Amino acid sequence: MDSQAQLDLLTQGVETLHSKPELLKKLEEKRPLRIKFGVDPTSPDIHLGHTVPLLKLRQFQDLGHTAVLIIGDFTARIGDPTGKNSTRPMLSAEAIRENAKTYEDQAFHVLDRSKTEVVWNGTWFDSMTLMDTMRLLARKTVAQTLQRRDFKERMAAGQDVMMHELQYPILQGWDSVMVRADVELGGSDQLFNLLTGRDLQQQEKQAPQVVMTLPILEGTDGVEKMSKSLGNYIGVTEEPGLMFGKAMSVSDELMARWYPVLLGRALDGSAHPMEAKKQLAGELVERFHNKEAAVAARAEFESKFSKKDLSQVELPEHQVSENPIWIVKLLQDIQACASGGDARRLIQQGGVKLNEQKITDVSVKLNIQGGEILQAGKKTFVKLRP
RNA sequence: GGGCGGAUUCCAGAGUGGCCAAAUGGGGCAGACUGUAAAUCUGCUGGCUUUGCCUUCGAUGGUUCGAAUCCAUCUCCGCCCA
Repeated sequence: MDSQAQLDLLTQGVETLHSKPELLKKLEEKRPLRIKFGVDPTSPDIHLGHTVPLLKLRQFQDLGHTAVLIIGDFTARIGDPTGKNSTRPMLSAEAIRENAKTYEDQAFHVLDRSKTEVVWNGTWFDSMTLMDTMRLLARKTVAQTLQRRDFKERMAAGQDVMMHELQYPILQGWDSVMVRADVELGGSDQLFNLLTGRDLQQQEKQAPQVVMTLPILEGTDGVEKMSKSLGNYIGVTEEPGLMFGKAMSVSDELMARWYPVLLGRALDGSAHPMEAKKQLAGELVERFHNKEAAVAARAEFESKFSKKDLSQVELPEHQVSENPIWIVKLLQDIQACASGGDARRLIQQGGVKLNEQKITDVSVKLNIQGGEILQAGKKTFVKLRP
């Protein structure tokens, strides 16, 4: 593919790019470029939001370029202040190692392993002396660092900004020097850190990296950014059925905004919203699992929720702990309800059905023959065994 | 170092001696409806052997017939001044 065509493809869905001419020039060198992407292994599971830059990285790989995945084992111990209104806790070395491993496994759902270099930044940071550190810190002024919006906002709000957090952008920038990055990708909240990398590279007489930021993905609630702690995420290792269902639960508006970011194309306005959403959900399942799983997840979703026909669906089985069993206990046993009160509530609100028959009596004891289907709420279905 | 303010149920945030398992909003769950686990409307949202009982309002101890509310000590947090 010629350079111009590559450029067009690579700049799709990108939020900011510094700069387009520089990227074109690098592409014209006709060599595999080194595309850096850094992650802090602070949270073990990756979700769709993380995959947005990973997908771009994959695009680069498919064009023959090399992904340089930086595992920020050192920087994770500091905690990137980005997007946080408070100081992050520092993590222990073991926790980081575990998280990093999980992260790698999950990232290769998207990345091409054969074209990926994985580098841990402890490799160069762990051995630095205080003197080395001071020299590094001497490269940026306080005023430059304080320009960053997070810092400014936090200080304006009278919140703490710890000294070590201030150094974070330099460390991330130094990674770029160490791996001789041609391009660095990141979420749009990473812009400052990425630009710091350019500065440092120039000081080191390297060609400055091209900086590319990608939009931050909104979570399933359509309000906050996708994050595990907010519970509005879709994890890349989630079961096909769950993944499909979560995608189906987003609002029509959010779906339209997700389309270009996740699928690389605009939503076709003439399509039926539900159909379009099933399409989206199916493609996501296919991406992180496979085609068959996507087809199955869709079929299952349709019979469960559209046709309400459970005969074709494979349901988890549950062996009752006693027989006959009190309905309230059973609901807790299958983890549909957190407590007895919760179970009573669900029953009273008409959310519990046995073989399509609504259960209204809170005190009923069920005699299980085997094969009965218990439905608790909209989403939980279980086949019972005596 | 000095001065002041705060800690309430998942979150935010009312409540300043009994009417408090604790307002309101958010979130979550459920029902109706539907085009879907969208949207909209309604209800529920500490635990239990549930017409009643038990445990909760930073921690501990105290005052009182009775405390989330008053007192003492402690822990943590925020703001202002240096």
